[in-house]
Formats: sequence, C-alpha cells, structure tokens
Amino acid sequence: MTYKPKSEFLHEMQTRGFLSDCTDLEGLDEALLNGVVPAYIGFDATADSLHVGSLIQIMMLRWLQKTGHKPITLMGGGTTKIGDPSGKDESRPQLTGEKINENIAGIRKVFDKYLTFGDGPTDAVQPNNAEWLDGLNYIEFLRDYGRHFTINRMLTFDSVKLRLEREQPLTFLEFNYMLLQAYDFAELNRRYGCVLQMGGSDQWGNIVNGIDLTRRVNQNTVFGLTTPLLTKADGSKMGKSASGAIWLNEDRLSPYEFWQFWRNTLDADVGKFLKLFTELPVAECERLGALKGAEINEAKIILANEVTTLAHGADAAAAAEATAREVFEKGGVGDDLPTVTLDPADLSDSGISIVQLFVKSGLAKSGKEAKRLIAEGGAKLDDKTVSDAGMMIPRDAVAATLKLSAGKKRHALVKLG
RNA sequence: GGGGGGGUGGCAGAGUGGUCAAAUGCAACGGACUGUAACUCCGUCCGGGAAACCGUACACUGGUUCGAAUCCAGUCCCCCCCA
Repeated sequence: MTYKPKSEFLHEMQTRGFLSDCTDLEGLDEALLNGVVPAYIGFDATADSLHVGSLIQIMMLRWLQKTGHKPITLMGGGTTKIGDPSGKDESRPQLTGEKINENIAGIRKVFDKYLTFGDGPTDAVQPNNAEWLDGLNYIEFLRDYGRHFTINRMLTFDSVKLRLEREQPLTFLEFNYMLLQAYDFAELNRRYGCVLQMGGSDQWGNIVNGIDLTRRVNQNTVFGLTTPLLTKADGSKMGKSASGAIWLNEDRLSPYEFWQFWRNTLDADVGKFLKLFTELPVAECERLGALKGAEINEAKIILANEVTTLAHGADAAAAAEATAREVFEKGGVGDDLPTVTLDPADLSDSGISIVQLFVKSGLAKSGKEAKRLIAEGGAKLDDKTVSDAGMMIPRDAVAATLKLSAGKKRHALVKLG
C-alpha cells in the first residue's frame, strides 16, 4: 500500500527512515524526477551552534544536494526576534539583532561541513528571513496576507490550543509567528522557486500553512515533508548528555566528546542511527545494527567514526578513536581528551587542592560534588583512586600534564598554562 | 467584578510552629555486574570547610514568636468556579 518513490532522494529518505509525513508523496516524487528541486528547512538562531537534535534535518539536506537538488538553509533571523510557540509553554527570550547575526555565523560553520554553498544550480544557499521580514509593512502585510488566515483555523493548532487550554498567555506577538513562517515559504518560492519545505513533525502545522499561503498568493503548488520525532530506544530524549547538549560545533563540544556520544549509543538504536546519520549503504547499516552481544560495539565505533567524520573531518574522527582506544582499552592517556589549562595564579605556594582541580577541569560542578566523587571512590588522578579529599597537588607536580577521571568514562587532562 | 485554591530542591510532589537542608518518585552522578551496553543491585544528590561546623534556601517584603516552609499583613504570579 505504501507508495514506492521513484526519485533517488525520496527513495533514500524512505528506506533510511527519514519520512514521517508528506503532503503529497507522489506529486513530490514527480517533481523530483523532473528537475532540480529547491527545498528548505528553517533553523532558528537562538544559539551559535546546532546540536544533534537538528542533525536529522541537516542530513536530509545533504542527501537532497547529493541527489541533485538545491538545499536552502533558511535562517530565522527575523522570526527569532519573536520566539516560536510550538511545543513550548513559555515564550522564548528575545534576542538582539546583533546576537542573532553572530549566531547565524556560528551555525553557518556547521552547515559548511555538510553542504556545498555557492551560486550553481544545486549549490546551497542560506538566506535570512530578516531580509524580508524586517522591512515588512504592517498594513500591506495585513491586506495581502492576513486575509488568507482565519483565526478559527489558527485556534485549532496544537501549539496554540495547548497554551489556551492551560490558560497560559499567548501573546499576539507569538500568535503571529505562524503567519510569518508561512510567509517565508511564499517568499522563498518567489525568490528561489522553492517548492518544498521540510522539518520535524512538530512543524507540520506551520508547513501546511506555508503551502496553503503559497498556493493562494503565488498560485503555485508546493510540498511539505516531515521527519519523525527522534527518541532513543529507552524513550528518553535524543541529544542530551551528562555535560549538556551535543553540539555540532567543535568549539562547543570537542570532537572526542562528540565521538563518545555516538560510541555510547544504545544497542537498539545503532541500526536506526547508522541509517539516519551516516551515508553507509542501508544493507550495511542493517547488518551492523543486527550484530549481537559484544560485537555490536564494533558497529558503534563505525557509527561514531562515520558521524564524527562528517561533522569534524576524518582526522578528528581517527584521533578520537585513537584516544578512546588508548583510554578505555589501555587505561592510558590520549591527546584528544578535554584539556584544561590552569592559570598559574590558581596555584598557591602549596599548590592546588585536588577538589579545586576537579572543579576547574569541569568534571565536577562544585567542590561538594568533587568531594562526593572522592568519597564514592570515583575520582582518579593519573589512574590512581583519590581517597583523601584534602589532598594538595604541589606546584611541580602540576608542571607535568595530569590525568583526572570521574568515573570510568569521564576524563580530562590538566596542565599548567 | 465576586468566591475558592495555590506558589517547596533540575522536574513532579509531600510537608501546617521546633526532631526540616525538607518524605517519595523521576532525572542526574558514583560503585558492583558487563560489552565504554541494557537490565538489576548498592550509594550519592544546595553551597563553603580535611573535619567539627558554618552559610544560604521553601514566590517577594515586612511582622508575631525563644523558634516559621509552616501563623499574620502587604505585594507579585498561577489555577478553578460564578458574572
């Protein structure tokens, strides 16, 4: 019963598990067969990097380009000034234009790893919706676009309904978010001939709005496609780790830690993640994901290497793997471990306390936590369990690089700056 | 506009004058087991201190009391019902 797409892009998306919903799978398939399809995904500019939560979208754009189409990474510079009510119970903070531009530059660094930007027909482009939203004239907007939206319909959207049911305030400002997002699609359709918007399944309502609006104001048929909401096999949310979000930008998260995140994938997720986040052939992903027992660890290493190669390059992936082997298999030290450089001013004449060392390295959030670690026997200095919470590290000992460990997995190197 | 209920640790949610740094669950962290898994089990989980101990904390401000998360007054916010 399921439609079997003929286009390379949709075929790949379907077999790899990217597809959740599509407004018109057959129609889109045909469009993809008939020529270059420009397609966009919107990203908000609330942070200066993207995290793994967006990786599925990024991979989708990469496949799009790989299969001969044009990716558009729309930056929500204008809409970020408002905040998206979708799935949020509280309004997002509003950012200044300056901060938003910084964020956009940071995000671009991530995209540069996955996509080729330029002026060619299938080169990616990165417009910013502030380009058309900032200069919008209120009266004109109401006249030309406001007439196409009914309040009745807008009230049926989950993002709105939820807020109203809980009697949480939904300001007019936020309420307008969906109009602007719909307007984006119409505008991209005009500027780039964009005929497809993709996004997470939570964006379905916004996407459909954009399609309707584009049809009404531009008389063009356009499509929408959503990806499934990603959760891990144990039901928890994807993309969080002990230290926080898994950023794709290396100045936010080192390639080694990024690699570790994938290395620690749950068994049950390996096959799925290989298909979504690597470019290995589907059959290979399935074979690796089906490995049993300790063998699946090899698959996890492949997963980590592949994903890290895409995000940070082959060298970074190899270095991360080498460090991991050194640390986990030989109990040694690898160059790639997170390294903290101590300011000589942090040391007193008698050196620095072991507790402070843990706090400075980021392995413990507070002195209390460091002491707890020590009391629980989870703290190690150069692979020797630390038992004395009052221990001082003398100056000359810090001159050499020290290896700190919190538990079996979290390690850091400390050296004197 | 009127009436009622409520704001407690990352979240959920007990606690109604001392024994409360605050039950319990979830999340998180450490340990055992293992495959750098999962499951299970044990432990920890505000901050400072080697420790004794100290400091902050139960929306906010002030008050009553030897003593307040708990009582009183005011302020802000949220929820429910009626108009």
